[in-house]
Amino acid sequence: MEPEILELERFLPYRLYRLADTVSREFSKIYKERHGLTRPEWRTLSGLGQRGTMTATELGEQSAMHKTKVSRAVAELERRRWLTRNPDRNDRRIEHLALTRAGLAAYREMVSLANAFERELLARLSAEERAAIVKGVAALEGRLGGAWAKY
Amino acid sequence: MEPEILELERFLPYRLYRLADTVSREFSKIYKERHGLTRPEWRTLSGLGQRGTMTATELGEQSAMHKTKVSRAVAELERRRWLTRNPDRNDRRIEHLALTRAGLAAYREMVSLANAFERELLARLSAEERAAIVKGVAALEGRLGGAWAKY
DNA sequence: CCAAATTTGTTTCATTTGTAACCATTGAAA
DNA sequence: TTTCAATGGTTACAAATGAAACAAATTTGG
Repeated sequence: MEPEILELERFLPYRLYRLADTVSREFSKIYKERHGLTRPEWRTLSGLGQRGTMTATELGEQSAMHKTKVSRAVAELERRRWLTRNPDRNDRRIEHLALTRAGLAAYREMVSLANAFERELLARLSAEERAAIVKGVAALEGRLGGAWAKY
Repeated sequence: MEPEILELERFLPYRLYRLADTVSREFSKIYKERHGLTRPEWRTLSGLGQRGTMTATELGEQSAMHKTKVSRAVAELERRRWLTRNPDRNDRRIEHLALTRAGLAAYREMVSLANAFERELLARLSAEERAAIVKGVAALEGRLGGAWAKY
């Protein structure tokens, strides 16, 4: 028999969203205050720093961003001279994106801030709680995979 | 010693955000297709259905929404005649919001769809995985609480 | 009692977002 | 080949968002 009401505070989609939103806003203060980056710009910086070189489509796949977000973030980082576009030899639709020296410097700085942020976040939890969140998130990711190339 | 790179796919803030975003988008299809609701409108409907009556400020606290979102969602639900505003006897700044019969009907329908959605989401996980996600989310919520009345 | 500060909620404006249309190029089919 | 569909990426437009200014009512502190 169906319950008549729904407790928003116990509804997993809501709880997940609120949690992610809070954590993400907290973290965004760091790259916003330090470098004036938006979230798509941070993800672009992060993706290229990690992988070295990617096309816009690959960036979108890696960081779960809509292609218009990628396009705009890339344009802005290029304007800052934090990345360069290199043509593909065989396919002129494609550009290989890579960080410049300045982009890489910003990336390295952000990496240590990001790691510190995550460490401090997890430090608030007990060992079992840390294990639980990681296991639970991984499990859901596994069952949703594929859903997030779409958008 | 600090790692030089950061793997976005393992970075908890990113993973949480992507997961929540995917789940939320999936769920939003339901209220969007069924009733043409936005997320703030859904949360408003849900909050009032659950609690019966609330002021705009209380709604914002319960559902973690910015006051401008609340204001707009309430205006739209009022336009649909899904809720009514009732003046407060002692404080004329306040209005007590409540669902109309039509609003309540929509709410009841949404409750069963929401419950089904959550059930199906959790059904993809093993019992331990379900326990893990719930425990992990609750733990983080507990350590972040208070952070989300702000915005 | 009165002025200043606070609270509640709305509105304005600039920014961010996403859908859809678009251009250029490439690949596939005839 | 020549066409037609698919792909990579940008742009234009409309909708959603949030910060800040605002009006109205209430509370607080002389």
